[in-house]
Order: sequence, then structure tokens, then C-alpha cells
Amino acid sequence: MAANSRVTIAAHALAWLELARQRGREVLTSDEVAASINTNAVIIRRSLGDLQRAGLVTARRGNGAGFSLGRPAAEITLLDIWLAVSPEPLLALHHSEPNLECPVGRGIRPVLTDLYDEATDTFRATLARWTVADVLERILA
Amino acid sequence: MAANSRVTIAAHALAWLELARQRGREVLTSDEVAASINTNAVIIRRSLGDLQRAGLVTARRGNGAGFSLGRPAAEITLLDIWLAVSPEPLLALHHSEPNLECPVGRGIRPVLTDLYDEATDTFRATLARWTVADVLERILA
DNA sequence: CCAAAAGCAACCATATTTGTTACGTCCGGC
DNA sequence: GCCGGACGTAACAAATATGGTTGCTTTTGG
Repeated sequence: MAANSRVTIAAHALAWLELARQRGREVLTSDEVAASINTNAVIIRRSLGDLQRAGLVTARRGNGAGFSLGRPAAEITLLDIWLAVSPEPLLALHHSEPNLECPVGRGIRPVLTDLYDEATDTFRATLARWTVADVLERILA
Repeated sequence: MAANSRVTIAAHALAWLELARQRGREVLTSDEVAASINTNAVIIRRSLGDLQRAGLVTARRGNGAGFSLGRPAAEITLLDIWLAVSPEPLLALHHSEPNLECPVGRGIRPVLTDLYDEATDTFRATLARWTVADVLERILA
């Protein structure tokens, strides 16, 4: 259980929702999504809950309820997913404050922050170039 | 203690080694490096041990020993550091195998692998544009 | 009203990271 | 050749995150 797989879970769920939609099933339950991903339904509800808060899916409760895409699959990028489910930085700064008596300890944090932000931005830009529709298309190809 | 700060620790240590070198101290002990980073000397020896295995620093043992840069600071990039300190994937695939009965479960892994690799490559490319000398220069500016 | 399904809280097991202690190993200097 | 300083490393603890599981509450269509 090292690196987190939340983007994977969420992308899988969205691709599956879209495929089901194309097949005429507008709504899937968390159990049905969980069956494809081979995990627990609670995990799916947690993940899709994040996506719902970001507007990427809609959830209906009550009898006959379930999840649907919140907007067309071609308008949901992997960046949208990443932002919805994984708010952690890719690289962390010091855990405890460095020694401010030392010139390096005093000045390094803003420099690394800038640098990490720059790298993270390029990472995000790549994710932004892919949509759920693209992913599903490549899966079915 | 969530996200790991190993790149930060290693970059800090290298910048500090370079500054010491410019000031005439070719060798620093793990205790001296730890003092700037405000952590334990064992953490430094572990981190610099990784860097040594990658050739980024040299370690001398015995009396009066310590660590020095393995090559000029202008020739050590942040990517070198990232690769040296055991880079985990930025995004993980499924934790347990998805349901292969489902078209999405069957096909999604290579697609996401490709996509994650592409994003990771751009992340790495940004790290590769920065050297320890650049970082130190910006710290002192 | 009822039943189905999301929402949610409380756990548990596992893994990782950082930190700490302790000890082995190496090696320059006396 | 010994000695002491410093790296190398193993073992362990505390804190945190993740994934998983169970059980209960809430919502809502029929």
C-alpha cells in the first residue's frame, strides 16, 4: 500500500460509467462499479464522493439510485480527476524547519517550492491533455 | 509524515556541501550536515548513502572522514537526485488486479501506465533543468 | 411504508517515513 | 599496532496514510 491509487480508481470508475452509458445504462450503483475495479463498494463511494464534490459525477440516493457522469466524458480530463482526489504535493519540503542559522537552511525553502511547483505544473499539463473519453477509446482500441 | 521529503533532504545536503566547499571545507561530517537540515545524522547518512551509490557524493570513512560532492555542483541535476533517492511512481495503478471480465478492467492498465509515464517524463524533464549550483545560487541571491 | 442505495463513522491491518539507539566497520594519526 | 572518530547499518518506535470492512443513518422512488 505504498503510493496511492486514487487517480487510477477514479479514472477506472469514470471510464466504466461512460462505457455503461454508451450501452444504455445511465446509472450504476457503487456495487456495480466496485465489481469492475475489484474492490469494496465503500471505496467507490468515497472516491466518487470526491468526484461529486468536484462536479465530475452526480449521485442519486434512494431506491434505484446510483452514479452518473456529471458532464460528457470528453470534457473530463485526468487533471480534473487528479485535482478532485489527490491534493497532496508530489514532493514534500522539510518535515521540520531547517536550521535558520545556516544560509542554506534559511533560504532553501522558497527556492525548492518554486522548483517543485514548476515541475508539478508540467505534470498537470500532461494530465490535462487526456480525457476520460480518450482513455476509454484507447482501452477499447 | 505523509509525503516523502527525501529529495528535499538530499538537495539541501548537496547545496550545503557545495557552499562549504566554496568556503574551503571540502569535507563535512553527517553531524554537520544534519545540523543545517535540523535532523538526525543517521537520516543524513542514509540519504547521502543513496547519493553515493549514484556517484553524486563520495564518502570517506575513518578518522577525520565525511562527505564531499562527487562531481561539480553544476553537473548534478535535481533529476539525478530524484533518481538516486529511490523514486516511487508518482501515481500508482490498482492495488489489486481489476476484474478482467469487464472490458475496462481488462484494458485499462496499459493505458494508464502509458499516460502516467508520459506525465512523469515531463516532471522529470523539469527537474533535469535545475542543478545544485542553480539552487544554491538562488538561495544566496 | 418499504426497500434499495448512498453517506458516513469507526475500526483494523499494513506499509511508509522519520527519528533514535546501538553496534559494527573502516582508517588516518599517533 | 592501537585508538578514536566517523561512516554503515540493523533494529525498533511513533506517527500517518491507505485500503479494506462492518454497521448504522439518511434519502427517496415506488
